[in-house]
Amino acid sequence: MSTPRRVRADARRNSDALLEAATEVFATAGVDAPVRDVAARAGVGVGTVYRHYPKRSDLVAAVFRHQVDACADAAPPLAAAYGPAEALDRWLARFVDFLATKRGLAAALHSGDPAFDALPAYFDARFRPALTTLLDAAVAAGEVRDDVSATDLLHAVAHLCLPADGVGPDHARRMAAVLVDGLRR
Amino acid sequence: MSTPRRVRADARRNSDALLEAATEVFATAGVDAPVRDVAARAGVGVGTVYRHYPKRSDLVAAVFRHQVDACADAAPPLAAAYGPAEALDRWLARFVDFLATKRGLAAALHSGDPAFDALPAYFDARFRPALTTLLDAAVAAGEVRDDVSATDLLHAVAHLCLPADGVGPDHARRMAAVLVDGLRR
DNA sequence: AGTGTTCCGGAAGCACGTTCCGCTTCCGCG
DNA sequence: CGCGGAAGCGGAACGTGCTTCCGGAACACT
Repeated sequence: MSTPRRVRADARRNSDALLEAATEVFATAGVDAPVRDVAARAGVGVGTVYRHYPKRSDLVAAVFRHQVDACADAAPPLAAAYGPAEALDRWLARFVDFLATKRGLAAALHSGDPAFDALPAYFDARFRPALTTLLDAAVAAGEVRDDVSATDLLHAVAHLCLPADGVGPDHARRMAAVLVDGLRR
Repeated sequence: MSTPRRVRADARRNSDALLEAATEVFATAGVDAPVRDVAARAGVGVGTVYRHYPKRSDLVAAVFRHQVDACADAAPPLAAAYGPAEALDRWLARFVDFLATKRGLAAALHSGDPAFDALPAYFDARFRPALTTLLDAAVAAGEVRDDVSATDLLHAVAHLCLPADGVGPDHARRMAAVLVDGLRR
C-alpha cells in the first residue's frame, strides 16, 4: 500500500518542463493552443503530455492552479515587507495582473468540462485566506474600513476585470485602484 | 453594375432552410453542434452550407442576427396592443427570454473571431431604438421614472442575466421583474 | 429546347485531441 | 559493475470536426 518505488527523475523533470512550457505557450497563443505545440516547446512527445495530464483540460487546470499558487503566495512576503495598507494595495495590483491574463479562461470554466469543476473552490481556498490576512492586518491598524469582507473584495475586483466592450486591460487596473482608494478610511 | 440575373429560387430556399435548421440545431445541441448536423437537418450537403455561410461562425452570427431581429420587431406590436407601461413590461420579459438562450454565445462573442466583431453594434442598433420608443412612451405617459436611459436598462438587464454559479434561468426573470418594478413611479 | 451560369453534393484535405504500443531509460539489487 | 524489469517515452495512427474542391445537376434567359 505504501509507495513501492520513487518517482523517476526524468518523469518529474518532464512534468515540470511541461507545466512551464504550457504556461508560456498559453500566454502567447491563448488557452486554445494545440497540445503538440506545448509538447514541442517542452522538447517531449505528445504521448508524454498525455502521460502526465490525461486530458488537455487537465493541463490547462494545472497551469491555472500553478498561477493561483504563485499569486496567493505573493501575499506573505508583501505583508512582511510593507505596512498593512501598502501590502494590501500591492497585492491587489498583483491580483489584477493575474486576472488580466485570464480572459480566455473564464469561458473555459463554464464549458462544463469536469477538469474545471474544482477550480472555483481552489480559487477561493487559496485567495480568501491570503487576502483575509492582509485585510485583517490593515483593519487592525485602522488603515482601512472594516465593513468589507475578503470575499466581497475578491468578487468586486474580479467583476471589475471582466472584459467589457471597448475597454482595455488598463481600465481594470484603474477601476481597481479607485476601489482600493475607497477602502482607505 | 446592376443585378445581371435573379437569385436562383433553390438558392434562396436553401439559404432560408439552413437558417431555420441552424436555429433549431443550435437550440437543441448548443452553438457547438457540428455543421454536418445542420446540413442534414436542412436536407442539403455541407458544401451548400459553406456556399451560403463561408465560415461556421458566419452561420452562428446569422442565427444571432435573426433572433435579434425577431426580438426587436416584437416591440411595435406590443406598443400597439398594450398601454405604455405594460408594453414595456412585456417586451423586457421577451428580451430576458432572448438572453436566456444565449449562454454559450456570450463566450463565442469574445472568441476573437472576426465574424462576431459587428454583433455588439448590431445588438445596439436594433435594441436601443426598440426600447427607446417603448421607454419614451411610458415616460411621456408618466408611468415610469425618467432618469433611466434605454442603454442603461439594456445593460442592466443583460448583466442580470449573466450566468452566476448555482442560479437557474428563472433567477434572471425574477431579478429583471424586480428591476422593472423599480422603474414604475 | 438550347445554352451559359449558378448552385449542389459529398468526397477529400487538413487540424487537433487522444490512444496505443514498441523502444528506451532509469532504479534497485546482486 | 552489470542485469532485469518496471516506468516512462515518442510519435505514428485514429476519430472527429471544419473547410475546400470540382464534376455534374438545376436554373434562368432566349
